[in-house]
Amino acid sequence: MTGDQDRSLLLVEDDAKLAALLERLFTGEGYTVDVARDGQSGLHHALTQRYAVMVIDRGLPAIEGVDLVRRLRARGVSTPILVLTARGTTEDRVEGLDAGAEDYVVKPFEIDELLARLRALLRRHTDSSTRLDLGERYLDVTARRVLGGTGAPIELSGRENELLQLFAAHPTQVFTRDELRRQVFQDADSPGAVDTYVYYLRRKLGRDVIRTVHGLGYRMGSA
Amino acid sequence: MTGDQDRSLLLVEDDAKLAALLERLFTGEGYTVDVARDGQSGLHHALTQRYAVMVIDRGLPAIEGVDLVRRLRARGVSTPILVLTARGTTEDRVEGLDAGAEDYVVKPFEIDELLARLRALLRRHTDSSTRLDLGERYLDVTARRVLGGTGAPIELSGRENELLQLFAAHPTQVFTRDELRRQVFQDADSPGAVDTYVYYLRRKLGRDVIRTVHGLGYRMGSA
DNA sequence: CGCGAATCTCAGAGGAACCTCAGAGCGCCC
DNA sequence: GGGCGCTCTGAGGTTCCTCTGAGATTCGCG
Repeated sequence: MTGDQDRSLLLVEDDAKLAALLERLFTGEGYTVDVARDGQSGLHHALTQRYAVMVIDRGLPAIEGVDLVRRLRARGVSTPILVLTARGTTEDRVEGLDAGAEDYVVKPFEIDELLARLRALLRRHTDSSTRLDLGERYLDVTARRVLGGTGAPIELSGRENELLQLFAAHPTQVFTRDELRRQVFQDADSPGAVDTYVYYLRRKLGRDVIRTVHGLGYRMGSA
Repeated sequence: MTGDQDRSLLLVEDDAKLAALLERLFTGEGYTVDVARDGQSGLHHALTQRYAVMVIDRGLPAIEGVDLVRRLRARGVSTPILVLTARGTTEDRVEGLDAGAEDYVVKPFEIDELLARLRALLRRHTDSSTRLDLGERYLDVTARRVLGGTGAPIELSGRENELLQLFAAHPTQVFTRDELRRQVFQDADSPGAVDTYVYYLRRKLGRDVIRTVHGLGYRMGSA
């Protein structure tokens, strides 16, 4: 039902030997791997490509690993990040997590654990994958269109895409108009816009994609 | 979102000393803490209350920690879970993560790291829902619907939801019409409304959800 | 069993919430 | 600079929720 999951991975690692080892390891597990050799290049990749998950080494030339995480988060990149480090002190871990990394693995690490943590990251972070489940169909977030099912692909506008993305990423949650306005419509006062875009999505995708919870707001149609 | 973030926390820990220590620690950080002493009680709390995050010890009597995680996930509970363990082997970690836990901390742990991991969990997991036990099914208060059992989800209106919420939160108590009117129906004089909404709930959920205590009022059907 | 009181059932009025959609304003691309 | 698509507004029509009230049914007690 969910189409295949996106398995693209960005590895930022300066040590050539370790990079090669990890790349082979990840590829063997079915990931599509891009390797960056320093923070600068990692930043560039992360900002221009879309990845399901990133693995970043702390000890990088040019830009330090934790600093890279912070910069990415500051730019709005929400892709889950796993940080590798040789240092295992508590302050290091705290710093990494508070910078916005999702998880932390200390070198030398067990390969199985690293892979398990990656699986865990991917499983709970569907919202940054490029494909979101819509039941019969799915939303391709980067291409801004809805595919699958029987009919032809359906193109979405920017707003429509953002709105549907939010719903699809949280299929059981009820969103109030206020929440939607703040998350999707940056302008604080556009009272009717939410309703209008729900209407647009329904017109394009069918009445049931989004359900009204009278007096509260909206939520995803499936589930 | 509406105001402050939810900071409710469920701690499942059998060691009394450690439980007390952690409770004080979490409370000091601004969390509202419920403590369960074994897996059974933890399961019950987790299914009937809403928490922003859960901290579960692996070595529990009755139900093992990882097993508890698995059961919760199987029942659709998506609250983020952090597992504590004395064992630090790789297989243990892999097992915990694959069971559906979000994170893993090995005892003895640094307090700062534990708190940082909790912050990280909370930051990336904003949505969870309030659940009340109805026996076979449960009421999702925030989504205003009844789920579980065999059939399809049943949507409730605002009033229906409020009324059922009151009953479900106090399964043994008998409510008079007056009490119900005061708690659920803002207008002090809407004499027949209570009866009507009891009727609506029965029509949607089955005759037995709410029982009549002739001459007194109503109470929950189960228990 | 019979009667009054309590409860159940349900159609419908009133009002709030919501849906629909034409069109104005804006930016972008040719 | 003109056309096109996207975004948001606002007004009118529609749906849904809430509560009322009246007739049917059940309960409890003598």
